[in-house]
Amino acid sequence: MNIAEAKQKFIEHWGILATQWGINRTMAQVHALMLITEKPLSTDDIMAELNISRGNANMNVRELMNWNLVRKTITQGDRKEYFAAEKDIWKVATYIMEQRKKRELDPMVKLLDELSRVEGDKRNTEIKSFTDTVNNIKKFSVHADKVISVMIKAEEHWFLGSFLKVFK
Amino acid sequence: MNIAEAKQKFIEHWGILATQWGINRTMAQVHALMLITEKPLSTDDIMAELNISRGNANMNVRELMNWNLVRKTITQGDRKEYFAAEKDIWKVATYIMEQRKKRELDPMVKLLDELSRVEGDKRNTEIKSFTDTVNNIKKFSVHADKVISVMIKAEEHWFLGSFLKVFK
DNA sequence: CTGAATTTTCAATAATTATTGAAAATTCAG
DNA sequence: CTGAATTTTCAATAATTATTGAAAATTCAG
Repeated sequence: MNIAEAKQKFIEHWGILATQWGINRTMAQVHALMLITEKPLSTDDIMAELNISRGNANMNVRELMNWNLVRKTITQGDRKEYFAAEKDIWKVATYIMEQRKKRELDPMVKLLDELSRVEGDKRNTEIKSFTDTVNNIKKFSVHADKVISVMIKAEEHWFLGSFLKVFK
Repeated sequence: MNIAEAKQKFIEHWGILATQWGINRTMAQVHALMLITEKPLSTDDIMAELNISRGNANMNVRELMNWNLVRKTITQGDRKEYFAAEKDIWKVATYIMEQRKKRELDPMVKLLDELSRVEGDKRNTEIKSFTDTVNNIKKFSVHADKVISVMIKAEEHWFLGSFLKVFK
């Protein structure tokens, strides 16, 4: 396997893996391409490399910027915008956790809060059982939220070093 | 909001959240229904509650069993099969981590292993840069894999207790 | 300012994924 | 065994999600 094939394979499989994580395949491929490309890329570069349309390239680059995974770079003497991915994999992981926490965990806690305020007699078995379940999931979620917040703050130290020792 | 509305809402929103995690919406709804239902349910019960076809109900129940989230229960004097969800939310989280690790993290490490064996002169900047990136991601993944393994073993203790103290 | 270069939007369409429901397979009471 | 009850499969179809590409909007050199 030569370098061109390897890059191709990385991009392709990264996209496949991403779909299992609920991430758009093309967005993951754009990200993969940028991770293994030294110099910043223009929309035209991305279109050419991945064989996708301008609209698609533009949309996914902007979405990657929303996730903080990609930044615009400035180039004087060129009207075109160029983009580069964050290369530090620990930061990448942190940014992804940050966004998913905000987009998924936060709304979940909000939902569970609402549901635990269900009306009715708390001595009723059905209601008791339901609120117990909801409260358990809520407790879990709030805890997970805290753990992730701490991980985000601690950045790359979050699982190097002391983490594993606790469990050994 | 009364109990029926609350249950309805829980099932509906759980399904929506699940799609963001790359999980089939109906599978998540079947799971949600079973989490808030005391007694085991038959395929017919699920069909009626969620307004889905027999094939769909059957497929998703079996998939939930593959994830260890749901078990068959035995009922004498009844030909029908009944199913019940694991109610302990810590176990649920552990089972999900276990499956996702196996289905997603393991293939990823395998891919990265292959890619790091790319042919060519290691003094070539392009090759060097590519293998560096791949190796960084691999190192991260292997580490994540270990952390998750330890968490799975430690079960509910994994984030109660000593975890947070490390970072405080 | 002007207008060419570039980016963004979004309706139409394509691709993918989920669902149905009937036929086939399996199970098990009698 | 038999055959009714039940479960499973899977081709056809529906629903959802992603992509295209041209038109509109924006940017900026001159």
